[in-house]
Amino acid sequence: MHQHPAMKLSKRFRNALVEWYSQNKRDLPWRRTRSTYHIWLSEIMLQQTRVETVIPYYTRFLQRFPTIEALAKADLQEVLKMWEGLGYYSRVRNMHKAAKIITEEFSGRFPESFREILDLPGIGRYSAGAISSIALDQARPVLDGNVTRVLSRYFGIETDASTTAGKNEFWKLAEEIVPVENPGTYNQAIMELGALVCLPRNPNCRVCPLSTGCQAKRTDRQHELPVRKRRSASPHFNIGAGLVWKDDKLLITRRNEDGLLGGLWQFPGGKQEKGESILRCVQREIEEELGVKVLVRDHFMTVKHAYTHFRITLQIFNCQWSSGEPECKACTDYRWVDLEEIDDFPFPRANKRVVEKLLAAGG
DNA sequence: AAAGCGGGGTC
DNA sequence: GACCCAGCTTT
Repeated sequence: MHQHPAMKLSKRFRNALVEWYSQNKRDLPWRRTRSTYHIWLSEIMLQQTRVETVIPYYTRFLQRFPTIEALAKADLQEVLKMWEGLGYYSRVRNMHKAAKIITEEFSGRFPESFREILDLPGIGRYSAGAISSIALDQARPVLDGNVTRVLSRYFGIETDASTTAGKNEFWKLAEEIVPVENPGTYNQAIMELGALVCLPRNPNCRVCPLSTGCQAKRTDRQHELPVRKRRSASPHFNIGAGLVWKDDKLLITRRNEDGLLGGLWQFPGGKQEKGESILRCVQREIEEELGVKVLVRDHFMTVKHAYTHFRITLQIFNCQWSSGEPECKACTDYRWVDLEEIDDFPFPRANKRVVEKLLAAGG
């Protein structure tokens, strides 16, 4: 039987990878299951997130929501609490939506058709490919940061991987290489190599099973690949926020469900304007957000925090409620809470630091 | 096609 | 600081 040269090439590529993988793969919780639910969860958590970060979240999440139905029935608030600190919260909002869809439209069984998987909210081309191949043994490719790096180096591809055209080129290549037999093992193998050996900064080519055929290694261009357009510098904002006290109760507000940190809780506040003092900023923002007048007292703490596209310095002040019943003008909900119950609410990382200090001081 | 969306590790 | 990470959705 005649074989196309490219096929032979990719066969050697795959065999070397899979052989290396069988000897070097990490023992990860989601590698001990074929459950579509468990693998789905792991793939969503692993989006733009490191394995070591994910593991404790993964375990806790499954303890609390052992089935898709349990997830579907839970309150979004509690689901967000299990995701607190993991970031990219639309991931779990979408999972929650998808769990409801699966419960209602698929009788609680995770769909097995690629199209139906891809149509679930929060599942794109990568995740659909990963779930289909790993859990369902379907020959679908995956393309993530690891795969892009390995392919660009091995085949010496200089196309900008951050553009749509570049991504399409890599997807096409990934599609051509993914095998019919054990596609899930192959997909995990190439990602594992990217995570453990073919590293962004210091690739460990000495132990790489692909080094003999690697184009980048041959031309000593490992550090130049993959090519990506660099991001512009992120701006900085000063944020003022208040611990608004009324007796022993503290005022917290809930962010809109769409957008940044959607559905999470926070201490009311906002961006400092040009020429405005930080004290005035806190007072103004609280009035604008809730229609509440406060007396701004002493500085409580400062938190510096970096997001993907900007950085903030968050200054927190103790405030005394002065007048006005809160009404949400720039938020979805509000609560007066005491310190015993505050930790039941999901907070973004920067605000969580404030909660931690409050509880440390109170306890 | 580009921008928005977290948080943590690394150099 | 900038870059990267088992990406998806919206505009």
